[in-house]
Amino acid sequence: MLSALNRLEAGDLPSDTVEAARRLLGCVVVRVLDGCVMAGRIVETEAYRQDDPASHSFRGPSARNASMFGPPGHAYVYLVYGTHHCLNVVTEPTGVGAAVLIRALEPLVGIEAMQARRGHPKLTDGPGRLCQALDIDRRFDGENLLGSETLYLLADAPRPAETILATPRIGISKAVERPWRFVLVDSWRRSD
DNA sequence: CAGAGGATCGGCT
DNA sequence: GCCGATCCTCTGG
Repeated sequence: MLSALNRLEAGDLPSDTVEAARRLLGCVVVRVLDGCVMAGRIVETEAYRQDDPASHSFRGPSARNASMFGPPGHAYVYLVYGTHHCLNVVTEPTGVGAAVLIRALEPLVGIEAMQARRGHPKLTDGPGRLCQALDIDRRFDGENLLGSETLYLLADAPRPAETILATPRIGISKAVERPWRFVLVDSWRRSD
């Protein structure tokens, strides 16, 4: 199932973060844990640019968000609400703080392993849930998703614009109106 | 150094 | 729908 797909390469990722958020839809997140493979297709993303009051990078670099200013294709992983981790793919050149939040996956491989980690029917539908399902936490902050053996991305064909729904982002209190959340309509199952 | 507030989730009313 | 959990980071004094 995954054998037809190649690794995502730096050239696949548009330099503009909003375009990158669209491009990542349909691509696959792979997690190798103790020789067990888990994978899911990206069906929901959000763009966070540096000139964006809702972005962690808006006020410049800090200890927490440093990896947002690192090379594109690396991971930015942070803890929210003291309980949940969120996975981002860093975009834009080194020195610019921007990233794409991965909000939901369609489970493809290793579903039983995900179920065992989650203990709840919803496996990868939500940024915190998918991180728990795939065992992703701050250890992966700064990880090179284009070269890692334990957490990496596979490219799939860019999705046509008519298959992508753009909506306001979820759970933010600033720049609420920007339609920078992107969902593959085929997998639109969250009602918001 | 204290305090507030999250890019969420799950259980309960 | 609402609310509590839970802890790290940033802010202001």
